[in-house]
Amino acid sequence: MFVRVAIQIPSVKTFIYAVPETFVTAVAVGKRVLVPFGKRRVTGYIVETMIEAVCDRTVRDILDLPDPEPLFDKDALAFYDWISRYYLHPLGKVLGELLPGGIDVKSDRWLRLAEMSATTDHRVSAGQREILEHLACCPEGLPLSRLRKALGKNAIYGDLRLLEAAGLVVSEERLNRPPVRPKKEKWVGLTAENTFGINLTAKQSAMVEFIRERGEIPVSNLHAFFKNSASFLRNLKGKGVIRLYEKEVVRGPGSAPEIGNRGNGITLNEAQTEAFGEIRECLAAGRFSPCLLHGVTGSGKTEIYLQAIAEILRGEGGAIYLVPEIALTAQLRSRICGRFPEREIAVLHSGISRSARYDQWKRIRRGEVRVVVGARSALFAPVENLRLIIVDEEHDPSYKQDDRLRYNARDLALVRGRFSKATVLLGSATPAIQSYFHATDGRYRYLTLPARIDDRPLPLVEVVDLRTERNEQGLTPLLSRTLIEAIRKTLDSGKQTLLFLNRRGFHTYLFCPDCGHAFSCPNCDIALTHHAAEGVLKCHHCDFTVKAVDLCPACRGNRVRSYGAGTERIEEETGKLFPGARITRMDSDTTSRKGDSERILRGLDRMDIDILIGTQMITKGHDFPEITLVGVIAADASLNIPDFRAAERTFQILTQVSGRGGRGDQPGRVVIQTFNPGHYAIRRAQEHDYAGFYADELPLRRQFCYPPFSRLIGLHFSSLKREEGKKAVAKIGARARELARTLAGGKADVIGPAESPLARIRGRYRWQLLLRGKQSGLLHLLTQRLLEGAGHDGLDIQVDVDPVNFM
DNA sequence: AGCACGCCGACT
DNA sequence: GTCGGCGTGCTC
Repeated sequence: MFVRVAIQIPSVKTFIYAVPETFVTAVAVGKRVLVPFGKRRVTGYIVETMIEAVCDRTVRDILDLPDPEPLFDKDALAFYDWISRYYLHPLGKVLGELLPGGIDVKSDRWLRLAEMSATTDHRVSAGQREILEHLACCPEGLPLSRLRKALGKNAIYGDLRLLEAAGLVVSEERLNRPPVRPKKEKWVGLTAENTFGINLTAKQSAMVEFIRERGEIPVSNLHAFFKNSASFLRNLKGKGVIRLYEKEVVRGPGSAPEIGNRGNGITLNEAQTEAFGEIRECLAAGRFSPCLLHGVTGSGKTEIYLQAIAEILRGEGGAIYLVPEIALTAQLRSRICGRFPEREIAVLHSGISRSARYDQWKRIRRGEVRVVVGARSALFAPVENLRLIIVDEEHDPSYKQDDRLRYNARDLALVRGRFSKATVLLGSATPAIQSYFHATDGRYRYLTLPARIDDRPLPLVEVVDLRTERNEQGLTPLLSRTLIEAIRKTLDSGKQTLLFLNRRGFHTYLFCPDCGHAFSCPNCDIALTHHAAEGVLKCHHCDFTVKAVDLCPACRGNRVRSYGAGTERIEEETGKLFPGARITRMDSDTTSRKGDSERILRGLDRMDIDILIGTQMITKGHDFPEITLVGVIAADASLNIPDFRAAERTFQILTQVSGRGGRGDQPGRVVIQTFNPGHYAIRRAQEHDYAGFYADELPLRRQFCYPPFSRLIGLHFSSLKREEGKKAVAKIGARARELARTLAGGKADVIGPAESPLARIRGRYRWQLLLRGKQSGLLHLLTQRLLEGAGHDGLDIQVDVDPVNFM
């Protein structure tokens, strides 16, 4: 018997191994195997079992089979394989990325001194002596990696070989323990119905009674009630009254916080009822049914999701509910757990520990939970008989993973839905252009919630033209008179204000008004952000930090000052204008630790905050009825990023942030400051007019042949050497054009290559190139051919299918 | 990804 | 001349 094994290496190859007699009954697709691989031993995943080997070379035996149950089944494998081919990412790496991390066993080379090494009459070099001295300190030996680190970057392989040949050093393979193992807990139970005829002391009897009352319990529960319980248990066990055993503990994500949990009425309004009716139809049909649920902010989409989940829980099968990011999961969990029994729900997101994630995975795999809630990676949870996938805020760019496997969970939800014959519910107030396009061409069922709950009005949006706005010094102010006046009114009426800053491409920087000198990061070629509180300039890509200076290094001028607006600047400015107000900032600086954002949101909920200032993260669907004013400091910021979706992103951000206002019974007010009041993205957002925005945007997409009228594959290049890299990239660009002509016959074209907007990150120069075409298969073929010929000269190439981020 | 093999510059 | 740099190629 033989198995085909996928191994986590950057190669599309799979490897065939022979199965010794002892493992034949246990091998199965989806189990991990320990295999010899070159000189090491590694863990791979079985992707096929076969009777005959279709391989003429020497086939080695598998060494171990650690899993009692497979981690995935054949259907899941088909999905993983689809992902591997679509995103041009090796299957072994896909599995390594998507299966719960940290359960792999790897082997390391360990070194130790040979027993007889006391005889030092060998002539050894200084380098060799250094190795021997290091090893002498550790009789147990050292892993090669640690030895290499301890010695710096010395070339040790040569010296090691000589030392081994001389018999002074022994090298051997040792398996690492997997970093995550099931957590065990000691439990105690009674072995006999009664204790007649067994001599027990009074205290022993008391303990037996205690256990009998509660049934089986964890030993740790006894410590609180009985002193010295360990020795009691030993005695009782000796008398055969109790049994001690180990039970696996399921690590959960911790208790759910109570934030913004004012559940809406459970009765659906007319539009909700109609949409939900269609969803029920889809669920009943048991076919792949993609739906776009388009509902304005505050129209009650979440209630529909919850009722759809309830529908699943009443019957058979499972559901996955995806939300954009952590800040939202906490709030959502409190809402979900208030509705469904906690044991029915598993929560998966990057904020929970690896071990908890591994335990949750097993709970789901065993069928103990049927509903999974989480950020993008939750899509891969091994839910049996998956009938419903919900993608909330489906337009959100955080569904796209931008490193390693560059997948988009929104797109893959549709793929998984097709594999599982499930209903896929994409929900948004501002659908991605692409999703709305598919709803209009009939690929998705279109469900709409046109009005807010209880017909609350949408907030009134005012646009302030910053071009004509001047303060006493004749400069453009951070906060316009209109916005200041609005904040004052809101404070006076005891309501809350949200000030939103689109930080992207818009941050505080230090500059010299005399000569124009600005401070930028020596590694990343981007402006350094001024952190006034710490008195430093910081690079937000490589964390380079330098003290802020008063003198301009270029012209020795002494008027260097801070310019632009960061959340800190706005906090300072707002504090000066409204000295009595309670102001809090919510951005990546104030939410770096776990629980920070929850604490801030709780403060908002309890009315401990009058004004909340924040970046993108405050636009995500939090529901706070006392927020009646939303101020957008600079709407233009996101219009000026080098991205064909800039207008779409701006419209979405403005609409989402406006939707934060007026969720209670008070009407909301929104003030948008901009240098570009005539832009369609801003105007349509002001009018709450999605259809109008779509009608403006779509012709532009068609004209410039961008998605949804084409498909894109991006290639990201980076190199330590600027000139060599540039040349190599140019060569690939030329070859890409050549292939587009010959292979694709002009049905694909090439954009670039060009320097990336962030031209240097962590010391690497960066370029990008886009392949564009109408047929995705052709683009894939072109990309594969292009990479075959790319003999890397220190050039790192990454493939990005359906790219989202162009920075 | 590791790890080994193989071909060019600065030292004994 | 050699030692050791890291470019290229393979692992069932």
